[in-house]
Amino acid sequence: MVTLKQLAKELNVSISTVSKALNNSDEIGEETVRRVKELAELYNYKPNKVALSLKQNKTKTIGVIIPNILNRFLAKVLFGIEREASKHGYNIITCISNESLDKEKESLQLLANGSVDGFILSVAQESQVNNAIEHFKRTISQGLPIVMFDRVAHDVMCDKVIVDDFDATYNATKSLLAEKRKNIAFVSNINDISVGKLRERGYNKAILEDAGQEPIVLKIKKKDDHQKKIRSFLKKNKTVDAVIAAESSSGIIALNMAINLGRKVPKDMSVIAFASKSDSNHTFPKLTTIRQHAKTIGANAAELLINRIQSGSSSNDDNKTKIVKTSLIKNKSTL
Amino acid sequence: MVTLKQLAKELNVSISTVSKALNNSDEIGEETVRRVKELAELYNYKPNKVALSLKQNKTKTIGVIIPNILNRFLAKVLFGIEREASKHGYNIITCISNESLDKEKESLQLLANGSVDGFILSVAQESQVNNAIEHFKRTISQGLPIVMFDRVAHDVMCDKVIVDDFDATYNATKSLLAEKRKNIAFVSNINDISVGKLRERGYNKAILEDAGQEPIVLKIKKKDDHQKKIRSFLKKNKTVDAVIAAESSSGIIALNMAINLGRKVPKDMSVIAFASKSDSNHTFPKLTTIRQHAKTIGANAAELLINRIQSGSSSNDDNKTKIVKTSLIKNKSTL
DNA sequence: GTGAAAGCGCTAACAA
DNA sequence: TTGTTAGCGCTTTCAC
Repeated sequence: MVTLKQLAKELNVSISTVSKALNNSDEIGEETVRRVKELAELYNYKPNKVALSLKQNKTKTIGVIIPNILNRFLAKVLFGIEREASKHGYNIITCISNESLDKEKESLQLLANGSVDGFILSVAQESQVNNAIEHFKRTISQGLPIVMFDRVAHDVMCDKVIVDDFDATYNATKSLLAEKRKNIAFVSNINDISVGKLRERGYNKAILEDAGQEPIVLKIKKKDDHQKKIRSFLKKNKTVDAVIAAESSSGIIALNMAINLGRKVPKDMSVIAFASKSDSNHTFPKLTTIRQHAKTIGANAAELLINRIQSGSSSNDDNKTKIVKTSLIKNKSTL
Repeated sequence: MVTLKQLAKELNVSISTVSKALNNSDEIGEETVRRVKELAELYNYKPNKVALSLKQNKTKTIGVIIPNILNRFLAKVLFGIEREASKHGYNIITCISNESLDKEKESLQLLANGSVDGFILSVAQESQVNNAIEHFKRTISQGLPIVMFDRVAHDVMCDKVIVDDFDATYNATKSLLAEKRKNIAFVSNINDISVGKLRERGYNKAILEDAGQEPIVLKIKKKDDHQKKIRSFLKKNKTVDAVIAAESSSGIIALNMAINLGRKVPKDMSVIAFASKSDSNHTFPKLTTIRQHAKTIGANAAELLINRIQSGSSSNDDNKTKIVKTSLIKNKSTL
């Protein structure tokens, strides 16, 4: 890489002259500016990012810590973050916590040494289960702002971007009730994380309070055989005429399994799931989905963080929580 | 963030003493080392990464440029890269080219200013279509090593990690021929990228040369309605008794659509697709898949790059190409 | 055993 | 208009 020093030497001027010329300072004579720029162009000079970061004490880099890159929703949020960040001239360093508290802590520690200007993260499952929040607080008190999305730690004071999980399942359930469904089941693979709980509560409210029915809930554990669990559930509960799934897998499997068991979708049974557009294109009939607008969530998180970085306050009293509303997209798996 | 300077001041010693003490230099007295370490611990001192990078002229950071984070295969490779990199103390900066040549160029340019020590990338579709490789060559000649995976540019001299695409479809087709399938179709959504072409050739070889049959090929374009295309294809070609899909979407849709059209899978029709484990769990019957071992690909790419970074040669004559063999995982969508 | 000084590449206040 | 200097945080050589 060419440096200012080399350019200066070749041009027989001082380093600062070169620097100023390249930064269009009006201190420098027109002719000099031209000569400098020409040579810089020729050598494809690019200011060294590391030196700039050191000098200016900011890196224009965001640390992103996500629990699982194979989760489509999280991958999509990452996409949204990357796009928004890159629009503002920020790079992102991605760490994957793998739902582990230790890895989350470690990533936070490792990047809180001047590598990044702030963090965007979704809390790892293990951290949520253990209610571990000290590492977040420590990072913030070190002067590095955090923006949390989706799975957030409520007791940490920072900006947040969340989804209206409760309302989403509440409304979806209401919509199934309006179809005259009598036995609406709730199926979930994410019982122990915050959003999973909220989704169940939304369903419960509609079923218990609004319809006065008994909830029918199937909770699947990570180690269970997903297909078998749902198959036996559907076989046992023959009267179930609608399924709301807390994540895409449960919804897709429920739909396909119902068809395999000879039920007609949506005639005999409706299915709604938190899922993406491509998921709904992968089933037949196309899955009715609750869309979370993952890219928007990512973009919002990036925007909040960049604002906070540029305002220079890693935390204060006016922490914003942005709610990105879900949309219920009716396809062919509901009436 | 605490700096050496602050520690030095507080301890009434010089900066270099503190530095040496923390780096366990045997120049420094035991007692001093103890005192220094204690205070560093207390203040949670971490050496500033940016200053280190500047000093040592290496960042311990890898630039990863992937065409599409929503592609499960690519996301999984990213996962593999991250894990391997982090094992070696490297961070990754992720850029998403979105299949665009310009974004790919830009990301390369933007990070080739000292931000990273090297690149891992999969070539964007647009770059492949236009056979654009100059930007890669320029980066390498700047001293930054590149490792390409999956979609590689053969004319660029660098390390590569690829899949045995040709053999994969060749073997899969042979396996279907062994099932006595008479009309095996090839369905693809990725005709214009290198791996898509290789996959078609493997199929063609088995069909034409080994079985002496006529290829039956359905090529789907990005703008097509995926479901409709496959539906009408299956309706028109009633004799098709097996499908090989070049990517997961086509396979999943073919399977579900066949069932919807009243065919039995695998009795009337077999389906094999390049897809992941979770994809095969989302269909019923479970999809027989060609697994690409994405995580291994990522880990290999990271390993190659880190080796090259540490050997200090951005390119030379002994460029390695590693082939990660696919596996044909037989599930319930084949006989 | 400890410290002073130089230097990584850059910017900016100040001097000329 | 141009150059000198200091300094961002760190390591390392060389003096003491």
